[in-house]
Amino acid sequence: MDLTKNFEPKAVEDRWYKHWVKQRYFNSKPDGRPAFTVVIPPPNVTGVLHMGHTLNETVQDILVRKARMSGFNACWVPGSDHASIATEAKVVGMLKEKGIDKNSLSRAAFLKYAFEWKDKYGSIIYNQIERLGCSVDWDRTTFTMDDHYYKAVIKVFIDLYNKGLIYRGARMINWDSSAKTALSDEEVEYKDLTGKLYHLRYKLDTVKEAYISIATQRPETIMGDTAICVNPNDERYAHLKGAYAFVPLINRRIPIIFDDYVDPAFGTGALKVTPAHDINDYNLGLKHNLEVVDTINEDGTMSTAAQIYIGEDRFVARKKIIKELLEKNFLTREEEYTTRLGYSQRTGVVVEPRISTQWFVKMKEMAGPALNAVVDGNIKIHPGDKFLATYKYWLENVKDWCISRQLWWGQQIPAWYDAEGRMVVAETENEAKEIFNKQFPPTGQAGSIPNAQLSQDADVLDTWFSAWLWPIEVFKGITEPGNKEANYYYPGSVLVTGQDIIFFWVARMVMAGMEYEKQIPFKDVYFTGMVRDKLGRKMSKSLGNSPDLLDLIDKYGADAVRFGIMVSSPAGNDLMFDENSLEQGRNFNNKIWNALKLVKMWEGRQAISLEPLADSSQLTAYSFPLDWFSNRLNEVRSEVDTLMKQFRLSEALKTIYSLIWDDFCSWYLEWVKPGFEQPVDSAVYTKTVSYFEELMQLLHPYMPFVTEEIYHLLKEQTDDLCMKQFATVKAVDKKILAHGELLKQVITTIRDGRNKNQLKPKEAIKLFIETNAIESYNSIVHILSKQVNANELSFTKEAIANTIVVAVEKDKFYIKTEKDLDTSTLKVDLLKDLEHQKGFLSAVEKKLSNERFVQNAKPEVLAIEQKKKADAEARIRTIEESLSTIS
RNA sequence: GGGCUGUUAGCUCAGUUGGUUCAGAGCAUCACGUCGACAACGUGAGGGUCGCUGGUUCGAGCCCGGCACAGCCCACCA
Repeated sequence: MDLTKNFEPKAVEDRWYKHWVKQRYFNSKPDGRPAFTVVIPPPNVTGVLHMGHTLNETVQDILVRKARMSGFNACWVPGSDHASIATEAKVVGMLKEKGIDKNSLSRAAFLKYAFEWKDKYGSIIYNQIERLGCSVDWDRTTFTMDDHYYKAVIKVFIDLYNKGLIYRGARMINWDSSAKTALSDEEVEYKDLTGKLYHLRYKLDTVKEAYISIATQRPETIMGDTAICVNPNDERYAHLKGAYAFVPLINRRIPIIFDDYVDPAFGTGALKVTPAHDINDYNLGLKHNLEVVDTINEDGTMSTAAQIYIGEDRFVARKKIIKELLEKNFLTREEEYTTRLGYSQRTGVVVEPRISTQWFVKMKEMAGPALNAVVDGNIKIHPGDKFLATYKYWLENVKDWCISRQLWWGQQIPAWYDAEGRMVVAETENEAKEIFNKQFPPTGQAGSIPNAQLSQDADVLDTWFSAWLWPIEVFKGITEPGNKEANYYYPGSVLVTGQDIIFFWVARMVMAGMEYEKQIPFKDVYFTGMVRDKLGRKMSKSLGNSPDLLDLIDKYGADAVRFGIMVSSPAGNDLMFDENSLEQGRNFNNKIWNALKLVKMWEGRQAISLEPLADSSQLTAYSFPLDWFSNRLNEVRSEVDTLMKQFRLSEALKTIYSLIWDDFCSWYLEWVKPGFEQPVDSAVYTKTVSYFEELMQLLHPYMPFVTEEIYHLLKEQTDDLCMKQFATVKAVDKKILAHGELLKQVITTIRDGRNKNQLKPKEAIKLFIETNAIESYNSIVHILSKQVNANELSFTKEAIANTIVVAVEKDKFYIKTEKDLDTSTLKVDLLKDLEHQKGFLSAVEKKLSNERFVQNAKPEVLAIEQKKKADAEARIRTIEESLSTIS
């Protein structure tokens, strides 16, 4: 078989993914095995996967594949979120490009366009998930607006309404003037920026030419002022009790009111009160029974109530008003001021506080169980301490959740109104009528058809009001409560998601889970960090620093992408994404590929001998590396299991990487490698192939394609790697492992000695070993001489003159060569080492002569120190002897 | 304003209940090397007072206090 020079991922990826899907390996049905359930955090249906998703999906796939290979019935549910605001904004934009105004369309016509859009672009993310190699059960793909899902959302709304946990009311909410919808508190992102504070003077009605000055950042809202408020203890303003002021430009007469809320030290100590456009003013207004004048329209332009600049955008109006205020001598001062502004998470526009009638969920009652689930440790958060406090704080201080959105794309709120505004909540119009008739019986006029006209609430529900049911309804746990699948798969095993949606989603899923399933939705939550670019900046479209996933996969291969993103992402830490690490992944692929090529070369050259090996010296030569690697493999497998259980996936990957590259390729293969065109012992060959298979299995969850490919190239297989069950980890023999480490150290030390003396690799040496433990070398002399290119190897009891001397622990190695030796560098090294050893020895001696140490330290620590002392003394003797042979 | 986290090699980060020569890994750097797995590579090497400062301890990268710097989250001060 001809193998290509390097691993070529493209064809391999496509072939294996198709095969896995065809074999239905990723499809899950309830059975006798324990379930391992993961629900994907559904990406926005019209979005593309960014690097954050890539990290997320990779982590999930690793966990799912590992579970699938460890006796679990793994079920990973894919899907997407309708993302009401984001998607509607995109569809509106698309229509605009076609010259269609959303307002000119009926609701039904708009939704038709939206679904077309969804059908067209919704598959992009699925394709990316597939290319990445994710082992999701495609038969279970769920969309948050699927029929059953839609019903579930409506059912939950009605249920919570009937329980009194949902209410409708007029409140100050966050308004997105671009999407023209309300937002929840969580959908507002605050940014610090420098603004200006304008000092304006308002004419008073007390004395002629008397003014009161206020400070504001938003002069365009003065037309909505309905009072000026000062602190009752502020003597400067005490004389204004009962006085009135006039709003500049429009001359409305407003009262001066007194309230502790005002900080006399801030600004001028006087506050303009605009109940329609500021949450604090709104509260003041409620308290003091002030009029509310709403001067801004839902699209952010000035309303007729503003009287001036009607129809102009509020920020344009601001500039013009400032100019006019200045001209008319109302603006007395401007100062720089740092402030925080709220922006809409979805559309990026500045959020307006606005009073409007919306639907809310009462959160306090549901927060309790959700809080306990985590505090009691039923749900474990990884990394724990970092997010536990955040989660707790939010739930303890949770505010009601505004769930209505003035959009069409989403689940339409099942509330029905008659012409007089009387309302009922029901699933269908017919049901609504029935309930309505019971609740509001017809007045009794004969023949009147009662309440024929009911119209449904035009608004839809917040996307997260559907997303919070995700772990339940993907198994139809809401629409068909207690069904077999829900019982089997719920609760999920682990939720993998970004820390940025801990409130939006995680906390609310726990609430929904406790409310509807009476148990937690998942046992572990693994928070991935944020993916940043090399310079530490957040990846974003506007910066153009977010690479395209499919481009990366084309360039490096899916396995390399998975490797690159995992190798640098410890749990919960942000990761600096750098294409270098993808290159490292690609190189790793090639390294494994080349190891395969080496092993394949041996396939046809196996020794025919029926005996394990005819030559007994060779038997010992090969039995050591076989034995050693088998133990090393088991050691690492157990380490990896531990690390993965702790969700330390990045470290587990590094451990496997080092096992394959260093222990397997650099040491083991070199140790068992036959000479040029020499046959390989068939026992060695068989073992090597089997180790290779085990390595591929261990790596498979991280790099599924290359491992599956190599697994099949190694030999004819009757199964596929992705379904191969892990054997139990065997106990390891620590002595053999230590012996292996010693051998590595001896080889490295001798090679270093050769290098330092400019010996070329080709130049053979004669090696003399001075040791008290000859027996420990018996099984490794063959390897040793091969690895350091020694054509003679013998033991000695005394120093050999004119040689390079190096030492490992108490053993000394004399390197004899034909070449003239320049011992000066060697001497310098030895002297340096001697000094270090002496310093070390005195430190140990000091420790040992400290009575309190000897008294208090644990016996094993004491023993270690004594051994350190003995070793150091022996080492010093060795160095001194060596020095004497040199000079 | 409140809270949380971090600071270890040039860069990105490990360091598992305080105790082996414990100061590590990968990348980057330097020297040498193309006999049949691999130059996208091999063999070696050099890099750090563990942010600063006190304390606890026989013993601190690890525990405690203070400080400096960086980042994140929360909060209605015009």
